[in-house]
Amino acid sequence: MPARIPCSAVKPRVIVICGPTATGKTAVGIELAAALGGEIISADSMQVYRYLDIGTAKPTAAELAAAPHHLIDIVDPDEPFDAARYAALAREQVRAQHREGRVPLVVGGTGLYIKALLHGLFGSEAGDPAVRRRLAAEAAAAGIASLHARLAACDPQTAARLHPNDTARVLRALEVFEVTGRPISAFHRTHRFAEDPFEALLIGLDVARERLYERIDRRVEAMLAAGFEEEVRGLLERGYGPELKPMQSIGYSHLCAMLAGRVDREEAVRTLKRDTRRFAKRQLTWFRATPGIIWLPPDAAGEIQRRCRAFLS
RNA sequence: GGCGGCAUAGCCAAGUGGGAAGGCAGUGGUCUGCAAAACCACUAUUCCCCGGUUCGAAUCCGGGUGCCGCCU
Repeated sequence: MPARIPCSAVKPRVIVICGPTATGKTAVGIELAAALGGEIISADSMQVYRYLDIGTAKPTAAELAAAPHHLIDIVDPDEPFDAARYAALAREQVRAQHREGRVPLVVGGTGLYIKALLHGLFGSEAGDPAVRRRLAAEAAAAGIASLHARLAACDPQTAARLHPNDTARVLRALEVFEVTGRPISAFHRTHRFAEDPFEALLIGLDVARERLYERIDRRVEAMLAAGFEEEVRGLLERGYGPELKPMQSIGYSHLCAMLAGRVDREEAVRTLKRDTRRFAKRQLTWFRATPGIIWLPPDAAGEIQRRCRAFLS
């Protein structure tokens, strides 16, 4: 007689649909949600913001109606949001769906968010916006080199690992040290992304580079035709300025520059397309390095469903 | 047909006798609380072709080919 595994010991199963931008993740997710009886948990660092719709390629009203979506439109553009908060919310959502017998479908292209959801981040209290602001001001005044030197004194291991120009990470490492009194390398050593609360099937949508770039160019044109510029103007009029994080993202920053008269339309569109292509390339680099991803073409609906069903049974 | 100019990476382009600048585009990578962010690295065994001069030629000379302009 095989021993029965108690329900509480079974890890919730999660299906993740990832890959670079413009590969058709949204459509695949909706299809799967219908086929498998699941709900979509977005893994997109920009679609969490309200009012940023066209430029983030947020699912349309029709798409949102076709399947339940979570973690879209959950914060205002001027609210802070980060990977830790995402992971907490997304885990909650996965567990809720698991309890109710639905299939959690994580769909999105933000690699760090997916990693944080699946494997956690170290120390939930290791951060302080005030310290962060002060360090950023110091870096702006004294130069990042001096802060890198300071890091070398308190955390030589991390200083050696980080390039002196990598302002964001040098600041973060110093912030952690100031707030906790421990070097970030010590946290990394004990954490190591060892959390593993879910059983995950990772499917990456694979589109040939050349075709992907064509799709990106076409999608940018479509966004502009759909009123992207109006959307950005509206955000600015509402008081959401170009200094906000989401307004510095791809597309929003380009159109802000154009509306401010710093670049002409042609240049804005050219760099917007280019920077989207570069973004897709970086996503590809991230996901290529993620172990366990099964790469399938987005139009292989049958094969994708087969894999999911096999995973769930 | 004649005269002149130009041929250097996917594109633009500097270089006029001795290590092939730079920009754009592209490629690979890093990533533990801003990640659509931030950061790093790479990208012409060779300068249109053939021959010559020279210790040495992208650079000078001759011929060829192609493109552009002007003239008849």
